Amino acid sequence: MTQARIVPLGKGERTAQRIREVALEQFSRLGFERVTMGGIAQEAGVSQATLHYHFEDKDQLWRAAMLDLSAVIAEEERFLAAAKDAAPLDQLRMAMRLFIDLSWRHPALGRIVALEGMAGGERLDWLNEHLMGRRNDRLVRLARAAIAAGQLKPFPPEHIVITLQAAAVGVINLAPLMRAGFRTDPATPEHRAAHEHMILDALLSGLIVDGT
Amino acid sequence: MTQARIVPLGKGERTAQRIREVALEQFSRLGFERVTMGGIAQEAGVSQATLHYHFEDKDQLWRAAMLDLSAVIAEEERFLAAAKDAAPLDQLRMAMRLFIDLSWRHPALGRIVALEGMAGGERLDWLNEHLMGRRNDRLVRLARAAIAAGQLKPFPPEHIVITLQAAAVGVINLAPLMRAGFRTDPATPEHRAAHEHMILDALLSGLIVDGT
DNA sequence: CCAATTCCTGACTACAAAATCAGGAAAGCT
DNA sequence: AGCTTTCCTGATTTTGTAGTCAGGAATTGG
Repeated sequence: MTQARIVPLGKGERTAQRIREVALEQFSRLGFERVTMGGIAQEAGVSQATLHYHFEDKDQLWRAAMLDLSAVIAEEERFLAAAKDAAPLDQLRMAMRLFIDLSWRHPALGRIVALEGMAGGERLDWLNEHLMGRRNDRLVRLARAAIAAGQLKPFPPEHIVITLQAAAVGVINLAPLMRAGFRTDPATPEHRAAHEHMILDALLSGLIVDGT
Repeated sequence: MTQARIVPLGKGERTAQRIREVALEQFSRLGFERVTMGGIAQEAGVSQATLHYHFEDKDQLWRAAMLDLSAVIAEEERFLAAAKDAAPLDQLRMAMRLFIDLSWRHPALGRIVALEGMAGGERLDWLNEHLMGRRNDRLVRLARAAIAAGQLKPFPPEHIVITLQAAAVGVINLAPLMRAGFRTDPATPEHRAAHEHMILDALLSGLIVDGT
């Protein structure tokens, strides 16, 4: 996922990466304690002891897996930085478009935020510091600026940011529920297109001051 | 919470109820395996063995705690049944208003749906069967009818229902995140009022066909 | 007030999962 | 190829948690 180096990764680094990928998927879907080292090992095709060779303990593995997401966040930040002279509302819309695309490609991000954001505690603090704090602050500033410019309705900017993102990842995070409860798969191309349209055009327009 | 009987509860039933309340809070915030029987016992002020006296095992305690929520759902259903001749869109709006109110009073419901809806598995199936399946189906039918009547924009009705609810409980479920990341408490009266307004008037209006 | 029943507990067992470690296989280097 | 380092594993220990049980306390009904 990260592919920071161009040089072909050594064998060890390749294994560690595979482990991180499996760990990220499981941790984000199930939460820290529902996941077992044995389960990750099996899924990654290595012994359980190998996990402890590459990562000191379960907690370090969790952190390492999360840090793989920071590359994704950084990529998003670069796009936004390039548009930082546009109107706040346009930037916000662009940010949401990027977030939706990102959430389909890396559903682990939204899941982790939901999981740890409900539980609170040390891991949430860690995520805030290392993964999403800066990003969320930036979005809140954008929303606040858009309100000041008279483009967004004057709701608390923190609520706008959280609610928009919660709405955006709803059907993505809850894909198992949709499959089990509605026998419908939200990840088909048509559904994804309708979803992006619904969030960016329909829902978002409800927050925009008329005539903007 | 349920208070099904009026007769003063016996001592045992009172303890069992307190245990269920603690269990519901913890299970919904942390998920099944992050919660320990010892932790529940401590919080409820009883010994761990007492939990096993009242409930066969951890799984049964989980189910019992969830069933306390079914009384809340039933109450919601009664209100909706009384309005079942109104226009579909009005019913949907009313359902969302009820849901928001319910979610502030019983935040465990939204959290549990988020938690188990992401993870999938047996507990999700159980919840679908015993708690929310019928309710979600009803909402989807409402959305479908509102679309057919030309009142709602033609997005997949399942997506509309899930997205609206995800948006509605966003700041409620993620209260720990909002406190840790933004140093703001979403549960103050002003915030709650702004929140209801944002969901019901702003966001929802974005889904409504203009001129309705 | 006494007996019967319900309720609760401390001490224990069983078990699953995390963590450790000595040793051997594979990869990389000269 | 031969040597060195990196990588991985099976077997084992340690730890935390679910679940059991015999016995005692509290409550209830007569």
